[in-house]
Amino acid sequence: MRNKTTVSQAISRELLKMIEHGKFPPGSKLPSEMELAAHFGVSRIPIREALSVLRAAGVITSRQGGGSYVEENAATSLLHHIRIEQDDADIIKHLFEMRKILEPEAAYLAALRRTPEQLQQMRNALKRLEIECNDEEKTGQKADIEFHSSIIQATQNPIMIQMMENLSALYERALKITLKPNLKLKQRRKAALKEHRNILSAIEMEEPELARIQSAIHLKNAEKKLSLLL
Amino acid sequence: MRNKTTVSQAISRELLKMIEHGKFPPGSKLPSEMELAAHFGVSRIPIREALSVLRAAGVITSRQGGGSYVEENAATSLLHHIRIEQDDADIIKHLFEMRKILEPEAAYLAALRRTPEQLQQMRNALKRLEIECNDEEKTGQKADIEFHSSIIQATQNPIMIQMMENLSALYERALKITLKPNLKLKQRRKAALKEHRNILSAIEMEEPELARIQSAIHLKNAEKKLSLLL
DNA sequence: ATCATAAAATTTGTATTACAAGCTACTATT
DNA sequence: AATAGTAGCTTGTAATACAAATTTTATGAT
Repeated sequence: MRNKTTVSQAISRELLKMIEHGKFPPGSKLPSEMELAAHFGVSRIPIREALSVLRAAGVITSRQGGGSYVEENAATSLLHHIRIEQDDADIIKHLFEMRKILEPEAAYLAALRRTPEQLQQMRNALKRLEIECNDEEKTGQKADIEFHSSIIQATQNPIMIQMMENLSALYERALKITLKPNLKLKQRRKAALKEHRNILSAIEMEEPELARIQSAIHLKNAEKKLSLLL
Repeated sequence: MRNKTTVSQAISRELLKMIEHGKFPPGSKLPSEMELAAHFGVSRIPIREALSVLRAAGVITSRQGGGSYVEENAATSLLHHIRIEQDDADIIKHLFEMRKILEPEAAYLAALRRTPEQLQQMRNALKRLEIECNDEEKTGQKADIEFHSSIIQATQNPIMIQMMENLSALYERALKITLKPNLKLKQRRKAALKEHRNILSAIEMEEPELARIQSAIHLKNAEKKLSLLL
């Protein structure tokens, strides 16, 4: 089932290694595609696909007719992204630590900047959360995600939005992997709901500091529950 | 000087947008390269280059003969599709806002967890910063980056490290694009150096709260300077 | 000799055709 | 009906060609 690595992928990694190793220092010009093709003993196609990856990652830039150049500050982020192997309980703690840092600040910003529409979105999500809370069948997880997501959106900061989106996705995936089919989350649901209401009302009242504190409290309690499950 | 976007880059963005929009839900199979080529009215080459970017970003996987499929967890790439267009001076403010949130917390964690080696790394970076500060030629930017980076490393949190790495890369690139060269950053260098020393000494003394405060002060002052340049 | 301009040579971007390697689905044989 | 085999897609790579943009060289004027 393993994905065999293709020539273009191998070349992409190889070129990146060369760049990181200083073989092509920042600002320098790469050999032409023809030269690279000759050097690796392949056609231009795998070379171009490898270069397009490095280009998308911000490692190089290319100008038609001009050649490809190594960026001054090569952000190699694309290639070594965080992968969650099997049950790594440590990673969950690290992910949660980032949530504890980011979410209270997001609540703070949301209290400052939320539009009426975004406020309504939070109210709707909370309402659904209340309904599902009483339903033994539903987990309410989706509404929960939506509530938190609407707060993030209200920060109006695209970087925050992007970071939290990725962080949440990683967190949920990590939880799903490590926590087997699960366990009653019910006993804390009522309490969590109240915490959510507190956050929302702080945002409604446009009280950023309070929103930050309420969010921090919520996360602190969630962490307690989490530590029991690990 | 403006980098004209190529067909393959446009298609890469377009496909990503379609995937994010749910046109191709997670787990689903993409049309074949021939079909995509016909749909976009281009040859296979730009299609393949676009797909290779999405593949490298972890958005899709491809098997020879089998086709390309949307990954289940398509959001694992941290921050990638944030494009810095030139007229976005706003993005710098958003990026800086995230720095103000993350860096003081990183300093806090670093004060708790730094190893002796990491402490030494910070001292070395600071020393180089002091030397370059007196040299009119050097900008000291590299040492500055190294100092901050070593603090991030000391948090021992891989998620934090990854996020800050991406954030810094974006920030530097954005600065370089919007702020044309030049501009003397010198007048604040002495003051900034002192702030750096304060952060380091708090981390040395293992006083997390103090480290957080010192980092926040440093960023607050840096923000003042930044707002003058925008 | 120097500088401006035009032509030539490179180099990236895309198209076309071709084929190998691997996967899918259908068919035929039992 | 189950299984093996085959035909047909689909991705991966090659080779060639040409357009578009850039860099280098050559040319010409002053």
